[in-house]
Amino acid sequence: MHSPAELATQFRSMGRKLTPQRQLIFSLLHNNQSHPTAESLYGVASAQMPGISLRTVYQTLNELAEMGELLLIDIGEGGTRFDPNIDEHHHAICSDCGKIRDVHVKGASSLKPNDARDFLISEVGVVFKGLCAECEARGSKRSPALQAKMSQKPKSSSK
Amino acid sequence: MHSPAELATQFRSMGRKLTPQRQLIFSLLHNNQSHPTAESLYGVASAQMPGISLRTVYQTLNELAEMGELLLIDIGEGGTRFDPNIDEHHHAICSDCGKIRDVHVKGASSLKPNDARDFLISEVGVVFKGLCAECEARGSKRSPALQAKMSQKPKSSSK
DNA sequence: TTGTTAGTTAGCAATACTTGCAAACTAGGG
DNA sequence: CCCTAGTTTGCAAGTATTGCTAACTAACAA
Repeated sequence: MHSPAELATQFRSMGRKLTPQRQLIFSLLHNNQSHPTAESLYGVASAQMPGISLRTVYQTLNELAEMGELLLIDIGEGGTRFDPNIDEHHHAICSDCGKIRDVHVKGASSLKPNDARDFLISEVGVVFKGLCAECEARGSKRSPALQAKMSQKPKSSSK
Repeated sequence: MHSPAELATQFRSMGRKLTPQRQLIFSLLHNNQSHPTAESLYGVASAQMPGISLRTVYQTLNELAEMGELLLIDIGEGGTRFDPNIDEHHHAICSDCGKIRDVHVKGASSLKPNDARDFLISEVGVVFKGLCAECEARGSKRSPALQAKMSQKPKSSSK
């Protein structure tokens, strides 16, 4: 994603206005590696600007996505995640804590389906699922019984 | 996914019952390459068994998924898709018609993140986005103006 | 065949996430 | 300082999915 200043210029040049709400969201996303959901961003935003509405957060995120300044990630659990990193990259998702990490994968862009030669590829995405270092370490300390109990009903945030 | 007969045995051996609803769903999924949503499966199921409830379809799909007989795919548009193909494979998604095709990718399983060496990989997924043969062909016949109009508001099935 | 009962189904309520809408508000230009 | 097009809010509505429970039934034994 571009810097808040650049986004400001870009917004204005499109006939859009630079509101305090948008400025706040730009700054919260800048260099943000947390792949936030709309809701979580709203949480942080509210702390700095009480009264800002969730609707506005969604709106601005969608605008940025339309402008190609954000990528949408759907991991099938909880809501859509927004990724301000628009360079080519892929994701590693921890199945325990749910954290998403941006990763780079050598050779990813040259992957091709063996079958489906007639498919015109415009984009290749690679997703690793597994355990992040923290959860791996923590997991090894857990009793097998506890591990079993915890994996019974993942009962994640929702969806 | 295993054959309806095998699933029947498997269900019974787990203390589960073999109801007509389940049998129907097993048969609808068998050799099904359409990556249906719960809703679409419900549509077909209803035709053959009026009165079957959407709730039951969800329930059975979830049971099969828990048993590892189905994979869940989330493409970020519309609801969760269910994939009865549980062999190692990947997906090509047409951004025009939304169809998902199972594909095989040479070398996919040996992909590694360059960074995040400390991530313990349990699964690698590759997703190609682009145009399927049909849409590509159809697209080339479309006027640029129409193409632009059509891509304005993809307004997919929902979400 | 019939009885028993644990597992299932149907259907509706409830939840989570996201968008539509309209009234009130305001950034940006004159 | 004024205008107006674009914004923000708050709430209602929509979609996808699950919780709950009364009625139902497959499976098994007598």
